[in-house]
Amino acid sequence: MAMPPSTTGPAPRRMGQPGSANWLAMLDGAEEVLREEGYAALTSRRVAERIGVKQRLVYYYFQTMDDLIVEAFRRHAKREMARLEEAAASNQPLRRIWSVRSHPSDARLISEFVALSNRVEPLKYEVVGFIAEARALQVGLLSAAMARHPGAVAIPAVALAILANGAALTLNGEAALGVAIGHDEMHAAIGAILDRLEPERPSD
Amino acid sequence: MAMPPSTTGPAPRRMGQPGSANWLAMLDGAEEVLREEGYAALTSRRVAERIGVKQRLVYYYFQTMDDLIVEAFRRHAKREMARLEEAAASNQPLRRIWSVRSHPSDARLISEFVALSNRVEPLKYEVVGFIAEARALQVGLLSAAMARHPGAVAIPAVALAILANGAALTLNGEAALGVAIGHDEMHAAIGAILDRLEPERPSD
DNA sequence: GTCTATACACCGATAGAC
DNA sequence: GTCTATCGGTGTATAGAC
Repeated sequence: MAMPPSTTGPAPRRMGQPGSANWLAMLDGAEEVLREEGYAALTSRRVAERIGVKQRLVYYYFQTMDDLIVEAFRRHAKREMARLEEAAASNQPLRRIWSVRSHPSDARLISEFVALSNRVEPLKYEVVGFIAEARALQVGLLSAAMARHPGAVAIPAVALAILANGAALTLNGEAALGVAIGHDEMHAAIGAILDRLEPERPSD
Repeated sequence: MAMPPSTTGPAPRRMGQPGSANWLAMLDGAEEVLREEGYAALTSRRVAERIGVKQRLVYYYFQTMDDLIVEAFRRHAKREMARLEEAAASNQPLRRIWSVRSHPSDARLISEFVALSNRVEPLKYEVVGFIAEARALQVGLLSAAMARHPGAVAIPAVALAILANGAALTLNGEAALGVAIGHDEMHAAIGAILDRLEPERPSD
C-alpha cells in the first residue's frame, strides 16, 4: 500500500493534515465541481466557496491544485475499486459489475478525470493504474464465467471487457446529451449475454 | 441545408466574412488547439498566436469564442460525414468505416468537442445531430450486411453500431494514456466479425 | 481589415497578521 | 488553523486609431 512519492517535488510549506475534516471536504468540493461544472471550473476559489472557507485555505491543505486533483482521484478510484470488489464477491458478479460501471453520474466524473490526465502527469499515472486494476478484475470474472458456460460468447474475455466498458461509456455519454438511439436494444443485448454467462438460476 | 439561427442572439458588430481566409485559418487554429492541448487551452489568444494574427482579430470574425467553437465543430462534422459517406459507398464499407472511426487523432478531437458540449448549449445541438446522422448511416450498412449474411452476428444492428463506437472510443482513449491491455484481442475480435459480415472475397 | 490599448474578472500562489 | 491582502499572469470582450 506504499503511496507513490508525493506528487509535487518540493514541500517546504507548513500544511494541514491529510484525512482531516477540511482536507476531506476539499476532496468533496473538487468532486462536486468536476461533476457539475467540469474540469475547466475546478479552481481553488470555486472549491473554497463550495465548502465555505476562504481560497487561501486550499493552499494550506494542498501544495498545488494538481495535488488536490490527484488526491481526489485517488479517493474516488479507491471507492470505485471497493464497489467493484464487493460486486465481484456477490453471487451475481457480472450483473452487479455491469450495474456499477453503467452508472451515469460516475461516468461523467471519470471522463473529467481522464480529460485532466492528459494535462496532469501524476494524475495519468493514477488513472492508468486504475484502468489496469479494474480491467484485470473484470477479465478474471469473465474468464471464470466463460469457463463455466463454454460457447456462451465467441470472443476472448478481455475483448468482452473492453466492449462492455465501451458500451457503458457510450450509453452514459449519449444519455448526458439526450441521445437514446438504440440504447434499449443495447441494454437488451447486454442482458442476453448476461443470461448466458450468468443465468438468473445458476446452472451449477 | 438551412443553417439553424446564428448561435448567439444579438449581432450588432461589424464582422469578417465566413469562409474568408482568416475565418478558415481560425477554425484550423481552434482544431489544432483542441487536438494538442485540449479545450481548456482553447482561447482567443492561443488561436491568434497559432495563425499569426493579434487576439483582437478573432473577435472581428467571431462574436464570441463559443461561436468559433460551434463553427469549428460544424466544419469538422461535415468533413467527417463526407468521409463516412465515401467509405459507405466503397466496396468494403464496414471495414472502411471502422478504419475511419478508429482513427486516434480524430477521436481525441471529437472527445474534446463532446466535453465542451456539456457547457456550450448550441454546440450540444450540433453534436447530437452528428451522432444521430453517423449512427443512422452505420446502422443502415450493418443491417444490409446482416441481411446478406444471416447468422453472422447475434445482436441487433443498432447495438452492434454502439458496441463498435464504444470499442473505438475505449481503444483510442486508452492508447492516448499508454494502456494497451487486450487491445490486440479486441482488434482481432472486430476483424473476425468483419470477416463474417464483409468477407474479403465477397460471397455474393 | 488589422492594429494598439485597455477594462474588468478570475486564476494560482504567496506574505504575513491573528 | 484561518484569515486579509496582494502579486503577476491570463482570460473575454470592447474602444477606437490607422
